[in-house]
Amino acid sequence: MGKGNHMRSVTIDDVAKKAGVSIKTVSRVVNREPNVRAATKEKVEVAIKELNYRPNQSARGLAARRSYMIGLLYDNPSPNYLANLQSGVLEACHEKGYGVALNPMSFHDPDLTETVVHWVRQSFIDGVVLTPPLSDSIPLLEALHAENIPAVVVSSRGTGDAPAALIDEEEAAFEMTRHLLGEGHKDIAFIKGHPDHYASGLREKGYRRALDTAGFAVKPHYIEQGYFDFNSGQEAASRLLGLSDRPTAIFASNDDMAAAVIFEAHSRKMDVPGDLAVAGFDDTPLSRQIWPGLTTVRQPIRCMGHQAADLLLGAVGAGKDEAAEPTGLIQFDFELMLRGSTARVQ
Amino acid sequence: MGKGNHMRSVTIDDVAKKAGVSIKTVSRVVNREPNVRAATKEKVEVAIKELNYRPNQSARGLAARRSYMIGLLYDNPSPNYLANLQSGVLEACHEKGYGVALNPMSFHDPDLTETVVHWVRQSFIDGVVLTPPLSDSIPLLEALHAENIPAVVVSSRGTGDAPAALIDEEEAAFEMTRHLLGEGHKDIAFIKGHPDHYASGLREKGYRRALDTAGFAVKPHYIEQGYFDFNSGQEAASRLLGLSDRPTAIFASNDDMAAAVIFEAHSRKMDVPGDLAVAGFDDTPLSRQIWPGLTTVRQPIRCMGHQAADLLLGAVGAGKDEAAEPTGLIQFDFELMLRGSTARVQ
DNA sequence: CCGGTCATTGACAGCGCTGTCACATCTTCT
DNA sequence: AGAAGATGTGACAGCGCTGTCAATGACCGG
Repeated sequence: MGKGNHMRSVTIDDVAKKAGVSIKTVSRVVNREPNVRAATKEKVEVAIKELNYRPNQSARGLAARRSYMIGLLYDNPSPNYLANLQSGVLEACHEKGYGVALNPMSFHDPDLTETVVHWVRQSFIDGVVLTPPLSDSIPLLEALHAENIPAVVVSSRGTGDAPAALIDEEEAAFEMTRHLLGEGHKDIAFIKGHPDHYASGLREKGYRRALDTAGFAVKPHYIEQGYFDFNSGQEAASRLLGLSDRPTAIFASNDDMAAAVIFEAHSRKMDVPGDLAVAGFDDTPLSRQIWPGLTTVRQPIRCMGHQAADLLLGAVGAGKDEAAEPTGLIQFDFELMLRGSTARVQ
Repeated sequence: MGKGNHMRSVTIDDVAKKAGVSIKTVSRVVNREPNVRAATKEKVEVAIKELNYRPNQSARGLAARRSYMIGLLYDNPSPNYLANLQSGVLEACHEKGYGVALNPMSFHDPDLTETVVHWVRQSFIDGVVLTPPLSDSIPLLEALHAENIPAVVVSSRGTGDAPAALIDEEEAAFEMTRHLLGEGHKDIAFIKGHPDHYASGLREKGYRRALDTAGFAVKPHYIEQGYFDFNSGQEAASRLLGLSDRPTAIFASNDDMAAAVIFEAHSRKMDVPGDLAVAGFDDTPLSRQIWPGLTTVRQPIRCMGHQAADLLLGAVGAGKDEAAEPTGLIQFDFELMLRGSTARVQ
């Protein structure tokens, strides 16, 4: 077993014969190369359709010395985040006939850079999409750049080293904080995100700026470290809610931690939002599945994944012309999703 | 850009030269073929290590007419479920140097079968892992079998057509229902899973059998249809909680729907578990992130994914000997995770 | 109407690897 | 000791496609 497949599938030769041209011309049409007369192109396309021809990726890869695959590198962000992003990337790649190779890895791998570069070289991956926190590693980005490996990053900072699909994290956090202030909260605590993630700093900055702008002092003991996971969120919440001057609102740097805050509040028999307002970040499905619904910042993760992949494919597929240097940053709009967890209590 | 990569990477010839053997022998070692003297093998392995040689997948694929990739087919199960499964599959494949091609598709695609077969043939995918509900499509399984495409299924029924990694769904549902009964509940409602999923029927069967065994009649109006998603769960819950003889416990066929039940109960100002006990199925992260913690059935999804991939790789990799016909079913143990949502109220 | 230019097409040589098959080298048995 | 396997190894022909480069045809100005 495992062999089977004796039926010789249609090859470029079959198409060439049927269309009455050389295989090279078929190749040109398939690869959208210029300099093919419209009539010829037409003939070839018809033959392709009739034969239901699809080029053999292995052969293409071997001859062209590329894999027609891009890599998606990640270090276990939340499953929800990843799933969304992944589906966006898949979609974009699917449209252009590219494949996606997943590669989970550890941000703290001491020779992360070497691992990645080696992997890319070996598998002839044509380019990589980096997600936080990998996308925040300057050494990694520089290495990829130096090695001439196309890369795009999602979220994270926009360094010049790679094009990026992102939202204005700071502004989003600013707006969310401002919303909380607008609801009458004066004592707003903040749970920071994982320090490995560049975005964490931006979100904190937005929070601080909003308080500043409103003329409130930022109380240091209202700022707790979190790590983007449920447990760290719960621990941070536990400390904050144990305070004698307990805050009336907590803004957590992502939804998982915000859910943990609600969990912790409930286990202390507190009412949300009555005794405590809670806000999160990301708008993962989780935010709609807990009670009360979680107020959060929506970022169009799926679109960002799609766009990032498109950027990469542009850089890679346009291939021939060095012209196709990826175009800088693409900034997406965020949106405040107001749900029960911050509702004003009548 | 996108070309770069001028550095000729090490090829099988380099290794052959260095080890002083023919490339064919290197090929034999790399592919673990028999009939290579230990000493020769040793020499080759040393050379491989020193040169840090990794075979070019495209060339391998082209020559051997296979892709060294397996496909993971799915139709949007919950992100959590999928993410776990995926990481198990990835892990197994990574260990054996295989790649994974993801392929989301629609169960209701009228020519699902043809789509899949064509995809496999074109991309030279060596075999496929099917997840529910795709794994429940008899026509699909038969077609794959007929086409001689190795396949394994996860969860779902164990037909003879493909080996499977699964748990005893019925028994699990039986146990959970029995637990609820043991807690003193007599009025236990049930929210069915998506009818496309074979497992849905099994879970319902377990629920019914437990009631039977305990000598309780199954009340038809206590059984609601759900579709494994949050919304359908909420609608079902809404109907059940609107009943004049409202149940004291609801067993939902998966965690998403169970979370929806809790959500709905809360929005009706009911207490969980005081006024209503709730149980789910799957033990996704969600079950720990909502308040109160959700009592649910844990199935080792990640392990199942790993195992399924191993089965498949066995069927594929052993390749040469027809001997390696995949070995039937592998049944995993489930576990009842008792959390707050069904806690006995003192 | 001719040489020069450019758009269009095809012939051909691999890309790096595996399958086939022939050959070389051991075992084992009579 | 010699024949009949069993075992180990290499030469070689592609796998299906793309890059290179040369050949062809189309079109321009003078």
